[in-house]
Amino acid sequence: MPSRAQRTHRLVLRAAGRVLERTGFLDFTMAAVADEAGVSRQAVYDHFGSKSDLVVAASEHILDEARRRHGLAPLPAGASGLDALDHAIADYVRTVPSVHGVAVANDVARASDPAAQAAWANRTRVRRERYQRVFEQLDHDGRLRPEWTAKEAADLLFGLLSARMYEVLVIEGGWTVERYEQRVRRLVRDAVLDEAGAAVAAAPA
Amino acid sequence: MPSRAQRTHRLVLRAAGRVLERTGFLDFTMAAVADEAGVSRQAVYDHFGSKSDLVVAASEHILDEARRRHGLAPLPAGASGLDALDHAIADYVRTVPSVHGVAVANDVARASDPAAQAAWANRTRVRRERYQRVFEQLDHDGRLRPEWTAKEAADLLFGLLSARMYEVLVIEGGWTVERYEQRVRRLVRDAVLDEAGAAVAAAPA
DNA sequence: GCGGGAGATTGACACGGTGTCAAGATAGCT
DNA sequence: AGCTATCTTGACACCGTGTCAATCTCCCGC
Repeated sequence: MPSRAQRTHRLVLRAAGRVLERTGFLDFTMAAVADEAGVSRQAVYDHFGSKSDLVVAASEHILDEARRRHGLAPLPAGASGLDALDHAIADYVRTVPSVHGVAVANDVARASDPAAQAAWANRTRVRRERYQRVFEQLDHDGRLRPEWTAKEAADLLFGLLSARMYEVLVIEGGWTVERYEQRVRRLVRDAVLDEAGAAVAAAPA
Repeated sequence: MPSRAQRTHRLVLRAAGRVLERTGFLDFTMAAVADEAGVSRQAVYDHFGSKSDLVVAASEHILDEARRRHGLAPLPAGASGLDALDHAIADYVRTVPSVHGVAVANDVARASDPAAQAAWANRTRVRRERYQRVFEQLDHDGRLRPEWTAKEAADLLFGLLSARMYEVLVIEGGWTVERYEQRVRRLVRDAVLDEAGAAVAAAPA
């Protein structure tokens, strides 16, 4: 059973998440969070030293929650590189909508606070490296175009799967998430992969 | 000859630009700008009603300056749709590096202020529409793939030519701007255009 | 069941930034 | 010189962050 401190900690964290989602970074104040949590402002400071610390922690929390909720089946064992690519894209697209607000808030926090910047850099590095491994596998399978390195391909995918891109295409552009997903898949495949199938089909003719 | 008011106006504007570029949105305070301009804080408020107004105005100013400095020749009269596309990409890529800091500051301002949001929406709408017209011309030339509308193509290009993408690929990813430009060109062409050349070449065979 | 200590509350404070105001100094034009 | 637009000065209210100390309350072990 959780101690009192643990309970308060979670209470504040969840409240912070709600405030962050509701008001954006804009009106995310320590007082608002304290209020939402039904706790004193000081208690918030006791558990999270500063506003940026809280934003970072809350973001992490919400991202974890979202990933758990939409929990994609972990990639099956014998999956091909192509499967891994589709899986990575699907995983992202599935969770963006529910975490987009938080991602934007984080972007702002990152621009105005070194600590948030560092935490953010950590999290994104992990994602970039995951993407890179996918393309390394594809390279190993001989499917990566010679003019692309796995890292560059990962950069591209990472950029395509960013909060900003989601905003431009889905929110502002009015694309459905399905179309977004499908086109990112197409785009990346066409750009960085040799079309093994097409090549085989073309050869006999 | 400029009146006193006009002179002060420009003085503040230029100072704001320098502060914005030097310190980012982070330490961009009215006091700092006033200081930099050698003018009283009140004078700043006299000319620009609020901080966000000033950020918006300064950004606009810097963007104009950059565009003038790197002034690309306006698109020749008889240019094809493809020329127009390349021109749009080149124009953006040529100016990003020098205005990226400002763009980021603007993103932050936009997230934390409705007024800045509105001004920003205006400016981007213009760019998106310009891109759309390029693809409409290409569509008219019968070069747009049937599964893409001109607007969707413009959305994609706009996303590819965003501050965030530049950050991911060039700043963080280490791509040269030339590579960035070349690959955006390739990506967009391959994704949304019929390859007229290939089709013509294939038909006789 | 009761003392003690961890943890929460309360209210005060300093600090810095925004935005506003009014009174006075200063410039530039006629 | 005199008049007006413009700029300066210094004060103020307001709000958010972060800190502090005194006080209260829950709950754990004895």
